[in-house]
Amino acid sequence: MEQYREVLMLLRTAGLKSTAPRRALLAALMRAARPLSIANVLKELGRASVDTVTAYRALRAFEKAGLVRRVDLGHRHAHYELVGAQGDRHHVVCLSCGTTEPFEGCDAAHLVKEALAQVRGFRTVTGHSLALYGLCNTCAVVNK
Amino acid sequence: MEQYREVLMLLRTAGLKSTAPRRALLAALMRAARPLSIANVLKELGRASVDTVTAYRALRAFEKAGLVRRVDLGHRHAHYELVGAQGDRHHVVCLSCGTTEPFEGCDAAHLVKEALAQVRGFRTVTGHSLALYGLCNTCAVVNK
DNA sequence: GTGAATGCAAAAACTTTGCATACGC
DNA sequence: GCGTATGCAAAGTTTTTGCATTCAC
Repeated sequence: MEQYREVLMLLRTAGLKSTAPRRALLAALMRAARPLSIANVLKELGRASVDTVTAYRALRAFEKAGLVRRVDLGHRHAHYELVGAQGDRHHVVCLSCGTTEPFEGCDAAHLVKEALAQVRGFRTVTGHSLALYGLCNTCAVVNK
Repeated sequence: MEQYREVLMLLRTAGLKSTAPRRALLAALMRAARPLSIANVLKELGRASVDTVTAYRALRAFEKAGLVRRVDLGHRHAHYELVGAQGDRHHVVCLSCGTTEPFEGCDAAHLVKEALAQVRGFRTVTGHSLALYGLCNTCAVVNK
């Protein structure tokens, strides 16, 4: 149990209770290092089975605490990924097979400035989401 | 019926059959000039009632034909907006009341270039989605 | 001990599928 | 007339809610 301390630390720092399901969920996200759907998180747990409802509630709590980030990949369900040391992280999504790959640097500050100059009803922007869609190299070949 | 000709033209150009439900759906999106959820589209129809299933199928067909665009506003259901003459259009979304306001110009070309330089598994990017989240001026006041 | 987290059951919300009928081209 | 679009019913997914029990602090 090497991850144990790391995961526990994360929860402590975020001011969240450390429970077995939460530790398992966080550990799974940590191992994955890419956005996982709730269903996938549960699948990645292995022996430590966690109720679906608990996963929904825990991930929402994590999100509110800033531990994880909800990313929208254009599928019709949420994906979550750990918020790491890295800055803004976004994804390229394959429209054919769903594969994703992360990239960084979207110049959010500039984007927000630009947007706020155009809209009248907003002055506060606290977050953003971005995804690029295309074909991964494998699917690009298959689809000729 | 002034919109009739305009809507019909859109459908013709897209190579889609012109039917009453489709014309009504398109007209609603046109009047709204902002992203609508399926439920909202149906509500906006007025007397011309359309079955939910038909709306789903029609909007998907419109999307494939490039007439409308699916936008992700972080709610847990899809929103659609008409693809107009304008270029890339994105939205600022209020996290409190859900109000949205559009803005343009996200320098997609630059973004894509940046991303492709970082990922190994992709060479083709065909689209993207972007949303900014914050508090609209009204909610910013209420939330003190 | 106390309040929050969990799990189960059930429901709500959103979306898709199958099939017979109606309608645009 | 042919083939697609529609509407209804039904089912499939994803997410939320209620409540009694368990557990972290």
